Amino acid sequence: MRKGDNTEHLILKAAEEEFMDKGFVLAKTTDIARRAGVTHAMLHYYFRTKEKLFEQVFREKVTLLARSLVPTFDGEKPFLQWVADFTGAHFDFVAAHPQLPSFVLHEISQNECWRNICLPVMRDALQATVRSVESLLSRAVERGEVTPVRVENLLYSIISMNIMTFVIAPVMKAVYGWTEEDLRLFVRQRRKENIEMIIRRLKKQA
Amino acid sequence: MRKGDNTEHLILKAAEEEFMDKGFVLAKTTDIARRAGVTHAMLHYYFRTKEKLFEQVFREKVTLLARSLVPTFDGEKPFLQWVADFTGAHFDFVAAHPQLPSFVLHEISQNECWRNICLPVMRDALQATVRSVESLLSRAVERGEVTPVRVENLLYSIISMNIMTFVIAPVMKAVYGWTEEDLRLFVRQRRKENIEMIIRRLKKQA
DNA sequence: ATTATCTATAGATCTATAGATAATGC
DNA sequence: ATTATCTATAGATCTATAGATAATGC
Repeated sequence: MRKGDNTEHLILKAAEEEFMDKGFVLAKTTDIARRAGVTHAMLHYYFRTKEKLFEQVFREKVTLLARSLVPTFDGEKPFLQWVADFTGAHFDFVAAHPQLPSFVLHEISQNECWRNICLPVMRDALQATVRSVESLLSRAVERGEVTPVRVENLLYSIISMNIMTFVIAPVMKAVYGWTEEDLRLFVRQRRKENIEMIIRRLKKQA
Repeated sequence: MRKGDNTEHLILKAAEEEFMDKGFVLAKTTDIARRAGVTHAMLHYYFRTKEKLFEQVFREKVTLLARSLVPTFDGEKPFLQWVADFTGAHFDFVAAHPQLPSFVLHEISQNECWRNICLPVMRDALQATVRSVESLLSRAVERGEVTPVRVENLLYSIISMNIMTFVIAPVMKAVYGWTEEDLRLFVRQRRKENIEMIIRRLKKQA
């Protein structure tokens, strides 16, 4: 038969969907096999256990999430402009992966094993980000461009408001019976508002 | 025997702990019975099914969460002062129930039945809040005390930052190996910062 | 007669594997 | 000889209930 590579890949993709949809506990290996269009035994042939299959998917998702915290630096913008761009870029990332943060946060809260996989990756990403933003920020403060603030606090605020937008959005959609268009409008509005909040936090006041 | 009322109450309290700890899916009726110190059959005698038992706990939690969104009005403060107090009060509520928002948000994301229980309650609370804050806000805008902003956006920002503080906190604790004291410091700092962010969003700028 | 409790177990659901079979590459 | 696949089923785990028994109130 020798269609091996293909089957393995099909299972992995199906697992990704199933795990993201339902989380580890509610996801069923039988359903993953069904989604992949292969027999259930194949899943265990290639990945041995549900846990090992999940781990592979989970590591990939954690890496993706961690990377989104690390900013890119292109040229020399004014600090306020850079923060606005970073906040917007992070927002767009979460918009493209709206389930990702809740998925990772929920799995690490329920299972020590997944926590141990996730935390070191997150720590490295966070530390790198804190360090690089810190130097930008302190120079901007020295130049008198912005008001002093702890880097960590600035980052938490950005991340919190962006992530929560996509936790709240489906709730609002259901509560008010929004259409997809209403939802898009809400998201666009929140993007602007989140950036506005961050900029106002940094601007010097009278 | 006739210790009836007591047993029922013991089961309910044990269920509350178990469900809050593990969520509906991972919670086991056998473990709830164990926690309550009664035989497993008792649980089904009093509540019939795991779902019905959960529903009772869940309704209570949803009501609690919904109430926290509705502000109280004491006397006539300046609007900025009122917003700062409301944000602080909401923060303190979430601090006293740190698992509550994630618990409710997660359950409604996984089960339509729980969603249908939760959403109407949330809608009523939210609508009442939006209406009452709206009138305060518009008057403050007219008096020139604050910059214009959509009430909904203001509320989402407050709720988002407060809730996320207690989602992020345990992650930070694990990532950096914080002590309980470190954690308390972080929480205190975030409380101040969240209020600061909201106030700066509202203050007029040069 | 009703309410509360216990023991034992049925029934459902999932994960995982054993064992047979077919295809492939050397 | 090895790799990939299938069918069938063992084994574990949980929810739920049947059926017996004991206590209580009228």
